[in-house]
Amino acid sequence: MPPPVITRFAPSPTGYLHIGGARTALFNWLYARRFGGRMLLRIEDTDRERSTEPAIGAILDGLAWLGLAWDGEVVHQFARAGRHAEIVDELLTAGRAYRCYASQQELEAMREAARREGRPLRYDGRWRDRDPAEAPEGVKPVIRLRAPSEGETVIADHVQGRVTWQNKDLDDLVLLRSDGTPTYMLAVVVDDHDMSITHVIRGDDHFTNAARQTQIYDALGWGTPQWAHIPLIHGADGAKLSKRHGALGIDAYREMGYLPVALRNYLVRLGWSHGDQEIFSDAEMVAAFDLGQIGRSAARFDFAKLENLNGHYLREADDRDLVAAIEGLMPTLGPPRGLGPTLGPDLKAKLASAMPGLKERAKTLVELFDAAYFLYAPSPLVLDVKAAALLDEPARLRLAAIGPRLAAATSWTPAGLEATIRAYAEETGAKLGQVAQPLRAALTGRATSPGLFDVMSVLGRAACLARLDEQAPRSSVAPPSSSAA
RNA sequence: GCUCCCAUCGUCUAGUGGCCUAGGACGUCGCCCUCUCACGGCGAAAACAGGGGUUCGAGUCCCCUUGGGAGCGCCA
Repeated sequence: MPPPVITRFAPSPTGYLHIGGARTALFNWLYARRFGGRMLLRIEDTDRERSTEPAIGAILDGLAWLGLAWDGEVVHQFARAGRHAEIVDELLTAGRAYRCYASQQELEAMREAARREGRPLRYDGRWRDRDPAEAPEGVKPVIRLRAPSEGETVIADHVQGRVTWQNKDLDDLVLLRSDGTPTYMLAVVVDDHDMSITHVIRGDDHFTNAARQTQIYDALGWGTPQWAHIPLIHGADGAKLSKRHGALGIDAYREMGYLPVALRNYLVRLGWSHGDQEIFSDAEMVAAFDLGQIGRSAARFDFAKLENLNGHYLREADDRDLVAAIEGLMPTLGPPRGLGPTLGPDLKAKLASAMPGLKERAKTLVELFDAAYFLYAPSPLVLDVKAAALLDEPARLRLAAIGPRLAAATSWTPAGLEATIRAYAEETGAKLGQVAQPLRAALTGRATSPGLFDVMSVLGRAACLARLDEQAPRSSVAPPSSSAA
């Protein structure tokens, strides 16, 4: 029986969780679940200079928000530095590693010369076979792997296939820095081994690393995990996603009003496919996911498609969950709209009852909340341009005529209101649209809104009559002789 | 520069030598539904980067060109 699948997501806490990292996490999560295994989380914080606590927090929060739960305790790589150094000692003793005293300046000069002469930029192995007695005074050495100089290193990758490197093209990488701390290259190998990782699924920017890491595995006499290097995600223009180019933290997607379920669905289809299927529930994803159907070319991030999917899941979502999601966004949503950082009980209730009509039309939670403007608009209601255009004099006169009918309406329900309005339209020979549009404008301040009768029902009689009153015919508030408005 | 990878509609992709006059989805455009906007329905435009092979037959296999990408740190 094969060992249980254990995957890992191993971000470095030098920034937020970006979209590519999120997809890598998703793939690891899916693969582990698909085969009844576990996904571990390891924070690769061996770069003491750049690793930060806030970044770790952002990554954990991002994963939690996305719904990608990891198994077991979070492993902090730097805490294992002792173990890493121990392994390097073994390697040193076995003659599979050596001390290198080359200075930074020497290394830089080496690269410069190579660049000038058009040779590959590699460490030339100058301390590889040199007598340690020649070591310069007072220089702390780094420990390098004594990599094989002949033959080849082959990696069998679930996505990239079988790829071969000539060992002469790979140099002796640093395992331990001069200050005694482990490098990433060493730490990953030791940790993946110690954590019994069976499948390493990561971005293909690590592809060459797989070859170099294989050399470390070989030196240690350990078997390698199985590899799957997934293509990177590019920006909409095809350029690499970077911090100054569209690489947003996952929290930004949350604030733009995307749902985790939509993001998961969008991300799973970026680079992976299952025939013609586009919509996947979590259960379907887990059941269908495998490494074999991951494509080999980079994908571009497309907001239009994400929005479409988000709209789909918005429509499908439970009303209460959506109200809760909006409530969670209020700290950023509220203040710019003249509201507080929370939803008051009254607005919350109105939002809940208007939600069926609202979620049908929105692509993001932000859009949804803006479309709900009529629920929280201050009085007097400000009309936008299109709404104002709808309210010409004939329209205002019509509204004035409808007012009393609404005041007297016996049934303040969508159906009852529709009957009342339709009756008015019929009696006056107007088309429903001629009545409904001005009404919508007066009630919502916009030319578009959820179904008018739902809007009226949620708003309530008093608010509707008040807003209608605000749009009373101009001729009745000002004498015809005065054209001032 | 060196090593490695990639290449089907604008975008995500199906396609594993004949089922392809290349399918789906998003987006775009048109029509229908309709109180607006969405949703939904119907329809349209839209791709095998180029050139050589192999084969009875190539989007699918091989080579070259072109174009993209990744890596080449005492970063991860």
